[in-house]
Amino acid sequence: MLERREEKLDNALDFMLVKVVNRLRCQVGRQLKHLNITSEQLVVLVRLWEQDGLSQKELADKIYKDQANTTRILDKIEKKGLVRRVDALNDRRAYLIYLTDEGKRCVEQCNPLVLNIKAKMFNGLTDNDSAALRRTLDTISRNLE
Amino acid sequence: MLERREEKLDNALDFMLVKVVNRLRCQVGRQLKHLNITSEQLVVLVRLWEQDGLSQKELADKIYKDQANTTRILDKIEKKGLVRRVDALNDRRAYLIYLTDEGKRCVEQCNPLVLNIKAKMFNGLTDNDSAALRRTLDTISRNLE
DNA sequence: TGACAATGGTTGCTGCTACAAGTATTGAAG
DNA sequence: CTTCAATACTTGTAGCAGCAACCATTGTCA
Repeated sequence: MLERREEKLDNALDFMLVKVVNRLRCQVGRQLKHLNITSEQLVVLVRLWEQDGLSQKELADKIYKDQANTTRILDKIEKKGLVRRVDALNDRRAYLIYLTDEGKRCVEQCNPLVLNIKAKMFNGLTDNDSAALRRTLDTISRNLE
Repeated sequence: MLERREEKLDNALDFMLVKVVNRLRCQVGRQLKHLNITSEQLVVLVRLWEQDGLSQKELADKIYKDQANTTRILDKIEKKGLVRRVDALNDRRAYLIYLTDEGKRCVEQCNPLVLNIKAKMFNGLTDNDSAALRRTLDTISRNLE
């Protein structure tokens, strides 16, 4: 069974979702560029800012990336001095990841920019709209788990 | 001004959006893998299925990708024989892109798989929810334009 | 007509993604 | 204690993303 041709890609909810996220990534990326950091790297920093000393595995789970990608992002932000890998005491396979002072400073510098974009992004939406969006995204997220 | 730490990344609407789209891409990718095509390539095909004979520039605009990426995706699906580049008559710089018969067949094969995922994805949502989501995404999309 | 900006397309670079295969360490089971 | 599966991390490959630089062609304007 085919979709009717008249139901254009533009009106497909899934395509709209992808479009919105692309635009968001793009805007955030541009804002962060002159701070020499990417949105994905910032996600890692913010997670660590919420909670330090996670293993790479735990961190990967919390940012919904696989370990391989987490490794590579950590390589980059470690090289920039934003993050420190510390050997885990009771498991010689694992590292614990800590934000450096510079990493904390970076999060604090990025935060207003990100808040700016969020404000712009949700401009014109009521609290009801946000709540509905949250519920719907939660449902979809679980459906795709 | 910082966000309060208690407002976790997980509850941020923007992060939820990104998470949902990642999962969607992942699921679609897995479904399409054995058809030897990616979700991004399929987007191009579906657009052309809706309307043939676009230039690369027009096509790029319609799928919200830049020309560079469109070029490269076209390279791949042209090599697979799903698409044809035809010299534009009145502009020797431009190509017009056409679906081949195999390209059409590919879209028709992919369609049920995609519909399946969509059904799963939106399972449990009412028509009202979908309408609200559509309106909200539209607003956000325009806000980020 | 001749100069030059704008346009359509391509290529190079860096970063992120999934997936699969690899290493070292841990832990459990015989 | 030895074997072997599971775990934590790394590396390789291929695809897609934005951005900037490039070429050829077109269109404009003096």
